[in-house]
Amino acid sequence: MSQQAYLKGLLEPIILKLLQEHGSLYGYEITQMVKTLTAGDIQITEGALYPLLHKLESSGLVETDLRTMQNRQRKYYSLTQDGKKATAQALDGLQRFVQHLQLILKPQTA
Amino acid sequence: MSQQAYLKGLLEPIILKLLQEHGSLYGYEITQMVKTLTAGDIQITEGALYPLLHKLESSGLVETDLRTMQNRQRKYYSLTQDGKKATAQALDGLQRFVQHLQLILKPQTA
DNA sequence: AATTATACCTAAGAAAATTATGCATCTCCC
DNA sequence: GGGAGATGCATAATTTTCTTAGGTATAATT
Repeated sequence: MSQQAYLKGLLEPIILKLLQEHGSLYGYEITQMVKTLTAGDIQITEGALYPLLHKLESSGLVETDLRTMQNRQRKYYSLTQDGKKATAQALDGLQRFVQHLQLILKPQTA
Repeated sequence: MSQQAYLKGLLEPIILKLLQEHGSLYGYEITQMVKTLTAGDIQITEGALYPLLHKLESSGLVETDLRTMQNRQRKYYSLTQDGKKATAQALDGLQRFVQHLQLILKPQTA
């Protein structure tokens, strides 16, 4: 079982968290950021990332603005007001989930 | 986003861990154990559990024996030798993954 | 006697990823 | 000047994995 398998379902809160933390990011930047943070262990594929970003945009949680830097077009994503609320909730839920997970993964007495 | 969504991909290592910890368990017992451990927050549905147990059995990671207790038939699952090795590896990987996840979820300087 | 809990199972569908592409620009190196 | 690799976006077919919704049967509770 690869590390990747565990990522299922967690991509969305991870992206929201990164946007919360950094203000605005573009897609490719997100993939590189996660890769760097996890020493290459976790890799967000573009085939998963872009459709998810589009979904978040169409549901109003993020908004985009296009910027051109040295002839490179980048689409920057940032949280909307709705997105900020949703992110806070999602991260609360995820933290609870991780605590439960740790509980299961620790040696048990029960 | 429900807590359940985060479970994707994690069911298998969780089951392996519980079997490692408890020796042998039957299906229904696993669902109740997780429910209790997480105060009802995480719920393993039978539609996900049984097919997964069957997959683990057919791939040789677990083996079963049927026992009848007060007219109740239970199918107990336990790790094979292969299963024990696979479990150790899976849990190593999962621990690494969770650490990476925590890294992403904590406030960042970079 | 009916409901809930225990205990197993499968099938259709949905969700969310992987894998495999495609396009375009820029930088580095030979 | 030409190729390789990085940057940057995107979509489509397929696969994996789960949810939802059923089905069967026995035991305990009300």
